[in-house]
Amino acid sequence: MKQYQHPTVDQISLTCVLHALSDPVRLNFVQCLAQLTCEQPCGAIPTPVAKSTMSHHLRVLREAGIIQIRTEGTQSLTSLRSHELETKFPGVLDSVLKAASSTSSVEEV
Amino acid sequence: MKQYQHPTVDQISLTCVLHALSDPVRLNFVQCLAQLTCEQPCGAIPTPVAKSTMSHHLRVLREAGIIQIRTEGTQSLTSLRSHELETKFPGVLDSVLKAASSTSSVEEV
DNA sequence: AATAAAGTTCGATAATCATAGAACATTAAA
DNA sequence: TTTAATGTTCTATGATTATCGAACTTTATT
Repeated sequence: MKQYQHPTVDQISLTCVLHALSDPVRLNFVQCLAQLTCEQPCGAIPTPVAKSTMSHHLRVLREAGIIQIRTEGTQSLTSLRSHELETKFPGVLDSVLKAASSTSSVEEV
Repeated sequence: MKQYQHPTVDQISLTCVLHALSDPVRLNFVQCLAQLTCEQPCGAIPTPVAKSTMSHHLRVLREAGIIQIRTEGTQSLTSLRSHELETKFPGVLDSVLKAASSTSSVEEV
């Protein structure tokens, strides 16, 4: 469907990552993604916002280096760049996800 | 000089914490604070912005529950709420600070 | 070939935010 | 009692951002 640009590990910036994770809709999406542990079409994760808004959020997450998106048919499959993030910023994504689980249920955004 | 309102541990929100840390000026300030390990007057930490802007940033950090501010004479002494944050969101502040140190020098904001 | 499915992009809008200067408040020092 | 030091608050401004609907693109299905 489309070619996506992803930052290399070198290009990933901490403040961009933190900013991307600081939005409730995006954090919730990332949380869902982490629990599903395999590539997911964007549509598989329920979100409280319009399709175009979600497209924007996914772009922010992708450009921050948090998610990987690839296209397959009409779907775009999304996955977490957990390993790369762990290499670049050890413990950050992990602790944030644990913190997110501890405070909020995934369903309510 | 002034009475400050600080959120209780219960009131601290993950997205607010992440948002507060996602600004380079604020992250840098927090980084300095973490290295100094004792209460610091705001003026002791060099910042690239105007006094009123810094006051705004400190307010954001305080309202997010990241720093504690108390007044002594004309100075307001600032400290990290490391222990409380560690209790509420284990590993988050720590990993973010390590990540910050790994990518940027404290001096350049 | 026509239609459906899944997203993206564009344009618009309302909200939030980082910034700075000016005026102010409080405390300490001369 | 001035004056200096340290911050805060107010007001304004420009930038960024979250949101949505409409139009569009690409691929798959009928």
